[in-house]
Amino acid sequence: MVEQLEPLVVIAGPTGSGKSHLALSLAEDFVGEIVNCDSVQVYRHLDIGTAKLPTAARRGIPHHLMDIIDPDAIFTAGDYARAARNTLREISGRGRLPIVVGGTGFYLRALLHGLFEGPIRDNALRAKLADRKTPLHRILKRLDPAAAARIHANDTQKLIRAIEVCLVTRRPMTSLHREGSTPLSGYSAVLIGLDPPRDLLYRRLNERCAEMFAGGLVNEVEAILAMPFSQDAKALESIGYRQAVGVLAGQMSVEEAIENTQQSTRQYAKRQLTWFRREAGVHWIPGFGDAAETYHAAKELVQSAFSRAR
RNA sequence: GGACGGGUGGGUGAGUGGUUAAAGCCAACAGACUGUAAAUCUGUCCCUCCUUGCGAGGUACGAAGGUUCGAAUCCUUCCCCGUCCA
Repeated sequence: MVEQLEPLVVIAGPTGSGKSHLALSLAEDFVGEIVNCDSVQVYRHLDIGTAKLPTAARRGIPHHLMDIIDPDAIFTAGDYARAARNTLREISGRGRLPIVVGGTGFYLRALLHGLFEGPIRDNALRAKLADRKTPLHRILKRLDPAAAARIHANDTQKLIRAIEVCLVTRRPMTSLHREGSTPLSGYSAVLIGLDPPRDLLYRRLNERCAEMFAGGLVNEVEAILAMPFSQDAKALESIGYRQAVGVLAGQMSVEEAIENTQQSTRQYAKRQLTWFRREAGVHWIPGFGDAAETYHAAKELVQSAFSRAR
C-alpha cells in the first residue's frame, strides 16, 4: 500500500528572477498558499530592501513565514525547517497547495532533506573558541579529522560550528552526520528553477537596487534603528541594509551605496545559482518568472505532477 | 615654452638589471556549503599547443630605438597624463 502523498510546489532561483510573481499565478490556478523560504524576508520591518511583496500586491493569497521575527532575532535553518514543516501541514490540511518560494538554498535543503540531529548554537562556547590561540582547524583536526578534511582552514564560521558540535555532544560531528537526517515526508514535490539569461538578470537587479534606494531604503533603515532593537541586529547586515547603514553613518554616499549593493546582489545571485544548480530534480525554466512562457511551462509541470500524485 | 612627477595585465597598485607571465587587493568566471547562509569559504583568471607538467612555445609593463649574456627595471628620442612656474 503506497502512502498518499500531498502535492508540494517549490520555486527556486536567484534573487530578482521573478519567483514571487510566478508563485502568485500558480497559487491562483491551483488554490495555493505561499510559504516564504528567504532568510531575510522572515524579518519584520525589512520590506524595501528584501523586495517583499506588499500585502496589497498579494492578490489575497496567504503568505506564510514572512514578517515572523524581529530584526535582532537569530533564526537558523533548523528553526526555519521546523516552522515550514508545520506550515506545510496546515496548508495541506485545508486542502490547499503549498508553494514554497525562496532563494535561500540552505533553508530549502533543511526543509526538504532535514538537518542532522545536532545541538543548537552555544554562544558562550563560541566566544571561548574565538579567544583560543590555537588555530581552529588544528583543534577540529583533533576532535574530528574527517570534518577537518572537509572544511577549509580559513572557513572560521564552519570550523566553529563543527567544533561546537563535537564539544557539546562529545562526539565527532561526522559521526552524527552519518546517522542521517529526517527528510520531509508525506509530500511529493515539484521543484521549479528559474534561470533567466545572466545579463538580463543582472540588468534587472541593478535597476531594482537603485529603485530600493530611491524608494526609501535608507529611511526604512533609519526607522528600524530608532526601534528598541539591538543596534547590531543581524538582519541589518544583509545586502542593501548594511550599505544603507553605511550611508546613515556617513561612511559612504548614496551613489556608492547603490553601486555596492548592486555588486553584492549580483554576486549573491551567482551564489544562489551555484547552489540550486547542484540541487537534484529541479526542472529548470530559462526565463523570468513573470514571462508568459515561463508561466505556461511551470503550470504544465505542476499539472502533470498533480496527475501523477493523485 | 620651462620644472618636476607619472604612464604596468579588466580596474587599482607593487615591483628599479636575473627563480617576474609580473605581488597584493578588487572585479569577473567557476565551485563548496548538514543550525549566523543576503552568511562563510575555495579555485581560476595573457594567448596557443600538448604526453595536463612546479610542460612547450608565443606575446606583454605608453611607442620606437639602444646598452647588456639578460631590461618592466639603465640610456636616447617621441607620444600622452598630472602638478607647479611662465
